[in-house]
Parts: sequence; C-alpha cells; structure tokens
Amino acid sequence: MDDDNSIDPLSGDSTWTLPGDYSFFGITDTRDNNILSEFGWNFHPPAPVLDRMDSGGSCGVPEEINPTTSPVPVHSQAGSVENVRDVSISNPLVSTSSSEDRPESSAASGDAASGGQPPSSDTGLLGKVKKKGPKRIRQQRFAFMTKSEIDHLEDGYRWRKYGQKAVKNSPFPRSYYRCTNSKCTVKKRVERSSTDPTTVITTYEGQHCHHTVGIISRFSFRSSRVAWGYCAYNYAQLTIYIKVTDGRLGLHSKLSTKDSSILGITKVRTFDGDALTKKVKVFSLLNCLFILFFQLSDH
DNA sequence: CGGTTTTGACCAGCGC
DNA sequence: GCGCTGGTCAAAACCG
Repeated sequence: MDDDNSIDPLSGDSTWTLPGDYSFFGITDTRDNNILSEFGWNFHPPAPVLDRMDSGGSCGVPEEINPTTSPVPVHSQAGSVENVRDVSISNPLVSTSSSEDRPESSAASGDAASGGQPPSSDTGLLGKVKKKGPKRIRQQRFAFMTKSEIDHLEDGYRWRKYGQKAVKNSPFPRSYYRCTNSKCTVKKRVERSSTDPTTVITTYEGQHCHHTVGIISRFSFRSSRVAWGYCAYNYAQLTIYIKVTDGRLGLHSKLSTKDSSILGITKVRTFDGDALTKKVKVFSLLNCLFILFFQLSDH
C-alpha cells in the first residue's frame, strides 16, 4: 500500500471528501441493501441497546479492565504498522488502571486527575475554598493518537469543554471535556502532539453509562486501493461496513459482536470476482469506543 | 434564554 | 516549604 496521501483521520469530521453517492450515516440506500443481500446479509441497523450499560457497575465507577478488552498492540497482524498509521490511528497509548499512570507521552502524564467526580464543593469565587474530599481515584484511561486536522474528533458522544491549559513544551493547548450527560462522569482530554502537530492525542477517562447520541464514526482513507467506510456502534453491538472502491462498488463485510476486543478477520470478495482479503481488527475501548484498523491486500 | 466556550484563578500532587 | 505543572472551577462571554 502506498501511503502517498495525506493520511486521514478516522473521524468523519475530517476535511476529506468522499465519493458523493454514498451515505455514511446509515444504510438508507437501497443499493446498499441490495448489495448486502447479494452477500447474504439482511441489513438491520444496530438497535439501540441499553442493557449493556447496566451490566457493569454504575456510571462513572471504574470497572476492572478485562484484559481481553484492553487495547491490543497494533503489530500483531502480519500487516505492517505503516499501514495502520496510514489509516490514521496509531498505537493505542495506554489504558488502564486507576492508580497510577504510566508516563507515556505527554498525553497521559497528568496527575491529579479527574477521576471520581469531586463532590462539587461550594466554592466562592473570591477566596475560593474547596473542600478537600477523599483522594480522587483515577478511572481507567485510554489514549490514542489520530492524525487529523481537527482536534475534537467525533466519537458519538456529546462533550462540554470545561478547561484548556497550555502544555509544557508544546505550542498547542490541551483541552478538557466532560460528557454532557449529567449522570456520566467520563472525561476526555484532547491535545496535539508537540512532535507531530498533525497528530491529535485523545485521552478518555471513565466509562459511559449511556449510549451514544447516534451513529458514529465515519472513517476514510486512501491507499493503493481506495477504501472508505463507516462504523456504527453502541454498547452492545458493533457493526462495520466497508466498501472497497477501486473503481467499483463492493460492500464486503458486516461484523457484529458483543464485547469483543478483536472481531476477527474477514475475507471478502468484490463484485467482479476479484479476490480480496481484508483484515479487520477492531478494538473495543472502554466498551464505548471502537477503533478499527484494516489492511487491504490484493488477494 | 439555555447551553457551550473562554479564561483566569485556584487546588493538588510531585520533585527538589 | 517552594515552585512547577496538570486538572478543575466558575463567571463572563458567546452563540444558536
């Protein structure tokens, strides 16, 4: 695969322009459905499922991270890491546990993190006095890097910015966001890498206890075989559709899963019979965010 | 008008 | 203890 072009963010909000005749926000196109049925799939969009969110502890309460749902190194497949990078998401930086942070990059070096929501203490403005609560417990965190021109990547949730700080040794500020759901304590930090300004470092902390506001992320990228697609997910199910558009339309893959860290590898065929192997790996992050890498090869 | 962003101040943790 | 830095608060400004 070549990586000529400006790599692209997974986020649908990127500036990328995509082939105009496809919808990225749901398969409403009858052509899509026809394609799916040709491949033996009857499309039904992932129904909003609420049960999942209750399954593990209350909102904002850190759960043990099951190793199987932790981010997996990107290198595991035969494919090159470069490919992964081309797709725009690079290595998951960290995840985990509450107590202590690995100093992995400037991204997650923060300390007094935000973890358990402080019992919003009464603070007067002048002479602010904040009650000292119990020591904050950091919730699980996950950071990853995305090449993107925009800072705030669409992830299906609504966020309210509550702070911004200059970052030491970086010309780029760090922004702090909180999930707008009043019962949800998930936070995220967004900053640009000081070493690679094209890279956005996003760090999530906590676990959503509700589900997304809608279909989520579109992604697109270019490679030797132009590919693009989108994924939709909710707490219980992830469905990915991928089209390979090297001149023809082909819709090849539907994956569904429940709480799987790696969905697997799918083999697909194009319409004209070309054999095309697509390796798809999907990581479930904190049960709420999915990132996918894929790699196309010519057979 | 209500929700969001901006921004300066405050607080906590850490290293020296 | 002090200074530095990250994280948060909350009033004001902004915006749809």
